[in-house]
Amino acid sequence: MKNYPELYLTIWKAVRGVRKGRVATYGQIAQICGLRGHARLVGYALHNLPPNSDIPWHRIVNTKGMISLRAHTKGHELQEKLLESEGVKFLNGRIDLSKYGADVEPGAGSRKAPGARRRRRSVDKHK
DNA sequence: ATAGTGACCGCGT
DNA sequence: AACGCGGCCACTA
Repeated sequence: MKNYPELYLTIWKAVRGVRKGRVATYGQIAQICGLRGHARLVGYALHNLPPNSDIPWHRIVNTKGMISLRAHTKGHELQEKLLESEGVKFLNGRIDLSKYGADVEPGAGSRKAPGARRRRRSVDKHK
């Protein structure tokens, strides 16, 4: 058993905070870990999940409310199964985030939180 | 030390 | 509405 990077532990801990019957997005988890906007790292960490972890990794989906794992894979199938067993319903392969989204952030239910404007780092490449 | 990859996100066309 | 592209960070060869 190798030692896992601390960042992974941090992320996994955050994932553990997601209550049953709820789902969180990669972005949300990233934000909790202080990695605001860097959801990829969350995905990376989850990809390296230890096999016998108690981490509810299946409660993590992308911002569209869909399973990010490659379809036709065991993981994808398993995730959907686990979520349904927790009461999370899939509508056309999609989860209603405004309904099942974890309250990791105030106003997370609203897609556009007024004032909660995140840093716009988009440089005007226009010129 | 450099390069490549990844269970993503947001914006532009 | 759907598709494509770039960007950011950490980890592995």
